Amino acid sequence: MDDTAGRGARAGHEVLAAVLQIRSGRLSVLLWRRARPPFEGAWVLPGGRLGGDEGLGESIRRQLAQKVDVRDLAHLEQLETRGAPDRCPGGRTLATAYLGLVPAHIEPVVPADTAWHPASDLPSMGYDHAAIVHSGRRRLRAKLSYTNIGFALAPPEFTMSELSGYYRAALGHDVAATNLRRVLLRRGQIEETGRSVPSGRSGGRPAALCRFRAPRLEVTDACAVLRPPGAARPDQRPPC
Amino acid sequence: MDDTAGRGARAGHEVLAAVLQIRSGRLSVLLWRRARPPFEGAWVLPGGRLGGDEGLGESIRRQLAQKVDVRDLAHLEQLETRGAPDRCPGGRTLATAYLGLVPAHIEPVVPADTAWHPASDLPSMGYDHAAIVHSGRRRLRAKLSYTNIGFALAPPEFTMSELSGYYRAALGHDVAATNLRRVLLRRGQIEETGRSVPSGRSGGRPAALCRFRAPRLEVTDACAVLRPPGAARPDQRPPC
DNA sequence: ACAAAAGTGTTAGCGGTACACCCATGT
DNA sequence: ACATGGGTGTACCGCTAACACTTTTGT
Repeated sequence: MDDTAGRGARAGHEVLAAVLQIRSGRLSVLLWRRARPPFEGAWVLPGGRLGGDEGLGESIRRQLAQKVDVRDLAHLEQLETRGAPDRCPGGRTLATAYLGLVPAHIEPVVPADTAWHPASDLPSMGYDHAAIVHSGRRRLRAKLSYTNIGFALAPPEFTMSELSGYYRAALGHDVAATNLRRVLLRRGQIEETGRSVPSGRSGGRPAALCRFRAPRLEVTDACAVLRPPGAARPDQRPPC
Repeated sequence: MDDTAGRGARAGHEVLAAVLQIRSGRLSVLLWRRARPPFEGAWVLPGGRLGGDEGLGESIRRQLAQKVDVRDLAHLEQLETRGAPDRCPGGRTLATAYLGLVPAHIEPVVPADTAWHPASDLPSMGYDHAAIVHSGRRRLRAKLSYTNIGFALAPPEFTMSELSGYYRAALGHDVAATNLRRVLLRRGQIEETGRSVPSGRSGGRPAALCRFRAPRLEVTDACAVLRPPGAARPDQRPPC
C-alpha cells in the first residue's frame, strides 16, 4: 500500500494489538514471529502501518482481520502510544497499542508464523512489545473488577464454574464460583438463561446457563471510594 | 511558533496536554487562543509538533515550558491518541494527549494568548480538544479515588479543609474533611507535619498541617472488588 | 445409598459515610 | 462566656470472602 518506508526521521505510524484470549485455562496472547531483521526470530505483536485515511481503531481491526484472520474481537480499546526515540533500531517509530479480547469459544484461523503464548510466560519479544502485553494484562485485570468486561472473555452462554475459570486465568488467582455468581448477579452483569447443562459422568447437579446482559463495556462498580454524599441511600442518587 | 499549517496529507505527529490546576476553588484547564485558521479565535490545548528525536512525554514537557512557561508539573501521564481521519481540516493529524497537573500554590507565568478556564464551563474549542479535556477530568476523578494523585493538586503542606476543597473542586461534590483525613491517613497517603496554622480572626482551633508522603503516583487502594483469596487477613498477602 | 457438583444461607470483617461530641483558639 | 472551626468517637451500612449446608444429578 502506501508503505512509505526508507524515509529518515519521519517513518509512518504503527498500530499494534495485544490480542488476548483464555485458552486451555491460561490467558494467552497472539504473537507473530519476525522472519527478518531487526529482531529476526523474535516474537512481536500483530499490526503494522496506519493507512492514509483510516482511524486508529479502524486500522488495527483491518490489520487483524487481514493478517491474522482475527475478526471476532468482542472488545477493543486503546492502551497507550509509545514513541521513545530508541524503541526502534533504524529510525524512531511511533506505535499506538490496543488491547483486543477474543471470547474463549472462538478459534481464529491464524497463519503459520503466528501462535498463542501464555501471557505469564512470554517468549523473547522484539521492540517494547513485551511491555505492551503487560499493559494489556494489567488493564484487563483492573477492568474485570469494576466493569462487565468479562463478556469479552466468555462465550455467549456459560456455567458459573466455566466463568470462574476465565476469571481465574485472567486474574491469576482463584475466584470462587459461588460468590462470583452473586456479585455479578447483583451488579446486573449476568442473568440466567433458564436452561442448564446436563451433569457429567461423575454426577452432580446440572449447572445453570448464564449470559452477560450487555454486549458492550459498562462500568458497573465505579470504585467504592470517595462517593458523593448521599450515595449510600438508594433514593435518587445523582446520575453521574 | 512552528505552526506549519496548510501542509498536505502527511502532517507530523502532535503532542497536546490538558494542564489542570485548582484555581479559586475550581478545576481549571490552561487553553491557548488560536490566532489563525483553522479554528481562528477558538481555544485549543497547548502543544505542538513532536520533535525529531524526543520522546512523547519529553516533547510535551519541553513545549509546555517553552510556549506557556509551565515548568512545575507535579504529574504528567498519557491520556490517549486520537487519529480520526477528519479530526483536522486539511489533512489528518495524529495527536497524543497528556494530562498534566499543577499544584494549587504555583502561579505559572503564561503568555497573553493563553488563559485558565473552568473545566466544567469550557469555551468554544477547536478540533476535538474539548473531548480531551473531559478525558483528563475523568481520569483525574477516577484516580483521586484509588491513588495518591492528590499530591499533584495540593501544595507541599496543607490543612485538611484546604485539601478537601481541592477534592471538592476536582470531584465536583462535597468531601467531608473529617473523613477525608482518616481515609488518607489509613491509606498512608498523608501524614502530619507536627506544625499547625494559627486560627483566623474568627477564632477556631488551629489546623494541623499535613503533607503527602510520596511525591509520585502510587495506587493505594486497588479496587475493592474481586480480591485474591486471603487478602482479608493482614498476614503476608502476595505482592501483586 | 453414596459421591459429586451446583447453588443458598449465614457470618464475619473491612472500608466508607454520617453525625454527635470534644478540643483549641479569638473576641 | 461564647462563637468558630478542627479533630475524635461511634453507629450504621454496603460489599465481599469464607464456609457450612442444601439441592440435584449419576452410579
